[in-house]
Amino acid sequence: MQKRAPSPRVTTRDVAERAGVSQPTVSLVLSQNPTARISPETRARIIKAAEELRYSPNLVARSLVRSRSYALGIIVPDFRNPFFADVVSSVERVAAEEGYAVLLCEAGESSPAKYLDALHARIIDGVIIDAVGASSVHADLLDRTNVVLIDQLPGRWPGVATDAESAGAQAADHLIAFGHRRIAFIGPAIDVHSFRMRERGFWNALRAAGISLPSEYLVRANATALDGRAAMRSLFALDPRPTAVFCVNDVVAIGALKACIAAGAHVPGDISIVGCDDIELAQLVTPELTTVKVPARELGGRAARLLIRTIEGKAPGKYLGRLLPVVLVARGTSGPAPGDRS
Amino acid sequence: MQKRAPSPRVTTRDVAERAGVSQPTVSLVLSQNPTARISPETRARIIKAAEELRYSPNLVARSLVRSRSYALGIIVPDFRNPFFADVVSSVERVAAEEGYAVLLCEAGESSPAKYLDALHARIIDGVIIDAVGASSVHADLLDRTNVVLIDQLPGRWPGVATDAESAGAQAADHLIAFGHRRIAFIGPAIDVHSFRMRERGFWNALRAAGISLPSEYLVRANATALDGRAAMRSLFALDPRPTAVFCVNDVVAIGALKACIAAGAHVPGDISIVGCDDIELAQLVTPELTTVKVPARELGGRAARLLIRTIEGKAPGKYLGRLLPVVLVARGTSGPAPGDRS
DNA sequence: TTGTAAGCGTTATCAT
DNA sequence: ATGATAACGCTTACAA
Repeated sequence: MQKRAPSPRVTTRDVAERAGVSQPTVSLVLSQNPTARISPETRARIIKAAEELRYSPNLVARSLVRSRSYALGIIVPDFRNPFFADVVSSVERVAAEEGYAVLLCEAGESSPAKYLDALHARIIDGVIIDAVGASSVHADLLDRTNVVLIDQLPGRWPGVATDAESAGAQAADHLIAFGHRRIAFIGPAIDVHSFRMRERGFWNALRAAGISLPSEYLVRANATALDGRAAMRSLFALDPRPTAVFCVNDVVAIGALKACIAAGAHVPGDISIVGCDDIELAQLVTPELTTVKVPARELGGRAARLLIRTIEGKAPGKYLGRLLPVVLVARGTSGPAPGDRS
Repeated sequence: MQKRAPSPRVTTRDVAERAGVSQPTVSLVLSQNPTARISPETRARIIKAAEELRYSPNLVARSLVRSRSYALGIIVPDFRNPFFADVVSSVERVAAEEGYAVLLCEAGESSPAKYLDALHARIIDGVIIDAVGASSVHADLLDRTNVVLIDQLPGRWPGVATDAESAGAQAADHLIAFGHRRIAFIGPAIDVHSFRMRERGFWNALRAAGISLPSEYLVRANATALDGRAAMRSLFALDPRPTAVFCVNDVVAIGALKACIAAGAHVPGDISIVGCDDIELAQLVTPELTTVKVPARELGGRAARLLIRTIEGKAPGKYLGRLLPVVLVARGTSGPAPGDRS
């Protein structure tokens, strides 16, 4: 009783018929089940029949019976940001190697709850969540699936993260060492943990050096190049102007750099700029961007491997990796403070 | 007879029990089946029960019975190229709005056949393929699923594409109008249709202007910034040097620009550079990149909508949209040829 | 209007 | 070593 035209799809039943065995036997052979004790002859016959018919297993049917989809979800705020593109790319690579598909979710500024529901409905095996507002995710949504968080507040879920606080501190120390005393920060207001930590590390290092700053030196801007540019413009209106700026990531820093050049300010002569991430682009702008190198691909790769190990029961679910180290890379956008002799 | 611990997953059966109806009735109500003629009271009772139990449908089971996964595949060569990230982003957006998931496949230089098989096994509803080597895809792999090609040779599969030949021609005309006569091209050797067409349009326009060039002015390089930089360095070794370069895309152009600046060459005073795509970055380098604007997001959005319409039987399967127009945006990296008075 | 029954293509638990 | 048989959770005739 089929209402559709007979699908050209070959099933285990077709293979069984051709090989002259029962359907479950075909499954036993073709699903690589190690428990299978099948005589070499029948096994060969089945494999031959499968190849002749160009059999391809229906993963949906397998998923239904196994309650696993062999698929991973990855939720990021914005894949046009090269950093997230790197993370996603490495997740996809690891996943593909291990036989998992990757479902892409671009959550934007909004809550990922909608995506989590959709993934749950697809019996997703696990989800990687990178840099979404932590407060917006409800615990019960996360508890019903395997989750690995990237650059989030360490808590009850396993995660991988970079030493974001150190990133901010290194940026501050670098600028302080160049004699800067009027240092601004450009970063978003949203509650993304790694951004928060970069900011905190930065302020703490300044405070430790006895530097306190007017509140106008803290500029809130979305983590995009366009907003970075606008933020830098607003800093130019200040008196006294900062002599250096730390930007929450490279995209913002490149926007800020552009604003400086457009305004005729000399970088790093008049103003120094430090970014964070070390995206490929950092070395393609002129002058090349001084930034804190964050291992994006390793972050994604580790997250994917941790998640897959968790799914396959090979790792403690609550495992939390140590913070990945970050290191400042001094390039062309940072230099001595104007008038400083150090 | 369950071997696993009882899953906390709520099924239609649970809802049916709580609402005091049969399981199929629940399905009828909850799957929004328009054929359903259910009394308002039972309907309300079922919906209430579903909400109380926090029922979420199992899409895998639905997929099995419907032979549809409500998922799309997208195959791109390189997710880290901002152009493809844009395409993927817009595909994801449209797909999410229409209730489809997106499976990401980063094929690299290699053949997408492996990914096509994997997607087929997942009963994918359709696949979008952007700029993979057309020759490497076998017809029978594509014939068993819905396909929309982006920027590929028009043929038996529906697709959307930009007017790549015009892009090359506009770049050439722009440089010719500035008085350039020694014009180089940097582009990959691989068989990607839109790259080929950009190149062809470029050479044809030069020929039409009576300009012929030494073969060293054609430099083969992968479509990455790093390779663009290396390619430009090799052009510097030539005598006479070209006074202008057309790069197959912006990433290459930005690499080339970097090489010029590093070598102390003045852009556009000594050498003009024209890219193609108009990625966001084009306006963030200094000088800003002259390039041909290609509507990446529209390309992705159209492809996704065309594919979904095809899947849902609302469009002629062989529909081929007209070429999307492209337009050159003159910015800071192009100018009069050295010594030219035009 | 609603319940009954069949089946989607697998995997897994039994027998034999 | 292999074949019946029963799920997995849902959709969809068809019967009542």
